[in-house]
Formats: sequence, structure tokens, C-alpha cells
Amino acid sequence: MSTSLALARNPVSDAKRVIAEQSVEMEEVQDGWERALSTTGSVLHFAQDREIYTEGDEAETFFKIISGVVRTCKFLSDGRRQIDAFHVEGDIFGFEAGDEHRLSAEAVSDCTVIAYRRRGVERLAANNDALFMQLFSYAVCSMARARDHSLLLGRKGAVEKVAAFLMEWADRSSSAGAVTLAMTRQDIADYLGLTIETVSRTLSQLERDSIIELCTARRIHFKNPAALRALSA
Amino acid sequence: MSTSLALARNPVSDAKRVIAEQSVEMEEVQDGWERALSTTGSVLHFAQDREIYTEGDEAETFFKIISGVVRTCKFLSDGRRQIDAFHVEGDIFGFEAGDEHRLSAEAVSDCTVIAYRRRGVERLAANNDALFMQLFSYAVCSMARARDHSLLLGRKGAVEKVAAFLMEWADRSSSAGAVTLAMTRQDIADYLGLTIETVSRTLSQLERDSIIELCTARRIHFKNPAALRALSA
DNA sequence: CGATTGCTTGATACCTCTCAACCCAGGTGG
DNA sequence: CCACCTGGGTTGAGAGGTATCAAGCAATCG
Repeated sequence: MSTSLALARNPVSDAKRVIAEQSVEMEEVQDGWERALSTTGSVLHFAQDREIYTEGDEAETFFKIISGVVRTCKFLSDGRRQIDAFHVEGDIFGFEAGDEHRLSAEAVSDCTVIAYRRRGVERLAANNDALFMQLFSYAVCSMARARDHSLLLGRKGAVEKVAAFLMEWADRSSSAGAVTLAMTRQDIADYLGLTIETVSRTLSQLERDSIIELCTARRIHFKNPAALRALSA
Repeated sequence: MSTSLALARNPVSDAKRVIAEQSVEMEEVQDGWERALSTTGSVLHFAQDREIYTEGDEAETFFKIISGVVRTCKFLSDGRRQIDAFHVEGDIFGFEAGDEHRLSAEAVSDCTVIAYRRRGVERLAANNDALFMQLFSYAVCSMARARDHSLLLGRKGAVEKVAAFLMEWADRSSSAGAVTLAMTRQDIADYLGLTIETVSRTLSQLERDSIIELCTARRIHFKNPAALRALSA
């Protein structure tokens, strides 16, 4: 693997290059060269809790996840955080309307992503390329999710929020009847607009009601999916 | 004006046609025919509080506002409502990823809109039409707004929410230093994830603090815009 | 091992909701 | 013209849910 070569194609903005050189582990997967050339994308790797980009960064690139989980979030000046979404394998994130990122992205777990140059994509738009269509559909879907999330944040109570969160991950999870959460309680709290304590208490309550079982803090078994679904409404 | 002709081009889905014939006032503006033909859109008029479409309706059409204000919202089964956005002159709303509307749209005030057939637009996409680009940019902008709104719903207190709401309308308003709200307190509450009483109390509090003045319930004068901006977080 | 990190649990405070009464402006009908 | 009614808005008292502060526990890591 040629690190210097990979850095030469580093898609991170100039402002971030120094940081990127220090903190980003970068590697080409086996067929990385071919994919990179054919899609104008580079394969990158980020370790857990590494920043991928920050609010205000130049939005030269956007990303598609190969593996791992990424959170995108916004901050208030006093540090309060709202997680907009968790992104998993196959998801696109970081595409912006303007020329700078409107939220931050961080690796929830170790993860591998493809970075696409936006400039290249704008060319694709003219050709009605498949990636562009994927991008458009991403934008519209992500809008739909944002709306559902607004309903949750604005009008649901703690139990409904946590139940909805669990259902959401049950859907994404391969193993039916249980989920393994990649994120901390703090992440969950910031996603649901709650505090870490309320999330913990609510999960404990659901366990006391025999609706879920906390095998470990991160591994949750659904003992009564129907009840959970009912609560999430 | 030929009502029957206008109805023949009624873009509302079949399921809603009967209702539409009863409740929708429809009229062509002077150059309506020309605009309709050139943009594949029909001009419609909705009276205050009329439903434009409901969650679950077939999403055959989307709309652009000529005048008036529209709210788009979602409901929980028990009636709790979350207003996703208020749309004003020039805004596009009702474009969906799938084949049915994911939220409802209602006229906050009397309003005039252009209805575009989605099918027609998909043709435009191939041609890289200006309307399509407008549509894409609408999708991405609307995503950005949804995210800001999530931060507000999840992490801000009542005062911050109300202050942010006022600032938002101050920006949209032509007259600097004051706003005239088109919506009720209930609409504001459902937009901010609060109750009508809390909105009212918070506005009263802001008036007591000499930050705003409630000329009438709907007409608000900004006595201290800087303080308002500071409060909006 | 001690230290750290993530998580859980308890006691209490506080903010917003709930329920209720009241006010006010506008419209209606006698 | 005025009494009445209605809908939107305001205000108050009390309840309730979530946040805050604080302590303790378990697993992981030097």
C-alpha cells in the first residue's frame, strides 16, 4: 500500500489536510485502484471516534459507506449536540447544497468509506449517470427520514423515542429478534433528544416490563416485539 | 373562467377527486393557459384551512406556491401533530421519493399554487431542465432546513424555540423590525414541539422583558432584535 | 491492581404539560 | 343595537416527566 500516493489523492479539503495527514488511516482495498478510477472515488478508513469532517468544512467531497457506522450531527455553541442520523453500509452522507458542510461527521465504529469528489459528480449529472440518480434518491429519502425524526423529536415521549429507536435498528439488523448497537448511550441520547440517564432508565424500564432483555449494554434481545412496536407509535 | 375545463385537468388523485370538486376553488390566472402548457402545471386556489393533500395520497403532483402560506405536517395515531415546515411564495412542496405523500399539506391562509405532474417532471430530468434543477436544489435545501429544525426540536428550550421561530420569520418578512404571522398559536406550537399555552406564555415573557411587542396577537414588533437573536441560541 | 470509561440508579429540581378559567374580537340573530 | 355565541388567545395552579447532580458498578486497559 502506497500511503503517499493515497494522500496525493486525498479528498479532504486543504484546510483539513494537515489534520488528515496526522489522523486518517488510509488504505486502498484490493480493487481500490479500479474502483477509484471508475467512480472518481477514493477508499478511506477511519478509526472509531475519528472526525470525518466538521461543520463549516469545504464540501468538496461526499462519502458512501462500505463498512462501519457513521454519525452526522450539529452542535449548539454551548456544546449541546443533536445527532441527525446514523449511517450504515451502503448509505451516502455528506452531500451538501452549498459549498460547505452543514453538519459534522464522525466514525461511530471503525469504518471504511468511499470519498467522491463533488465536482466530478456534477459532471455526472449532465450524463444522467446512475450515481447521480442514487444521489438524488438519497437526498429525497434522507428528507423523508428527517421528517419522521422531527415527529419523534417534537411529539414523542421518552419511552416512545427509545422504542422507535430500537425498532429502527431491528429493521437494519440482520439477526431478527435482537440488535447489537454500535453506539454509546450518549449517542442514543443525542439522537433522541434525551439525556443519557433517561435513555438508560427507559431501557431498564423496558427490561423490567419484559419487553426487551439487555444481554449486555450493547446487545439487546426483543422478548416482546409487538409491545415494542406498539410503544413506538 | 371555465371551471369544468380546469377540473378536467385536475391534478389531485382520483381518490381525492370528489372532495376536490366539492372543496377546491379553482381558477386560471390571466396567463394561466400559457403557463400551464409551458410548464405542465395548473394553477389552483385553496381557501384557508383547506386540505391540499393528506399523508397516504398518491403523489402524482407536487406544488409551487404563488401566494399564501402552506403547512406540511405529520400526525400520530392519537392526533398529536408535528408541523414539518411552513411554505411561502416561491417554495416547492409535496415532491416525494415514493409514490405516495408522506405528510399532509394544508392552506394556512388563502393561497394560490401551481400543481405540476410528477410524471412530466421525470421527463424533464432527462433533459436537465431548469425546473428539475430547481427541484433538486429544493430537495437539498429542504434537507438542510429539516436538520436545523431537528436541532431545535431535540435540544432547545421553549424560549430558544420561540425566539428562533421569530427570527426565522423576521428573515422572510419584507418589513424589517416586525412580522405578521399567518398562523395560529396552535400551528406555532406544533411546529416547535410545544403546547399552545407554552408558546403564549413565552411570547408574553418576551414582551415583559421588552424584547418584543405584541401589537396584536399576530403582529409582533421587535424591540430588541439583538437580544432575540442571542436567545435563539 | 489502580485508573478510566461506559453504564446504571437514586434523590431532587425544574421545565413544560395539563386542566381550567377567563378575556377579547368578530359574527350572528333577535 | 345589543345580547349572545364562537374561536383564538392569555393566564393561573398544580401535576408530571425529564433533566440535573451525585454516587456506585462493571468491564477494559495500562
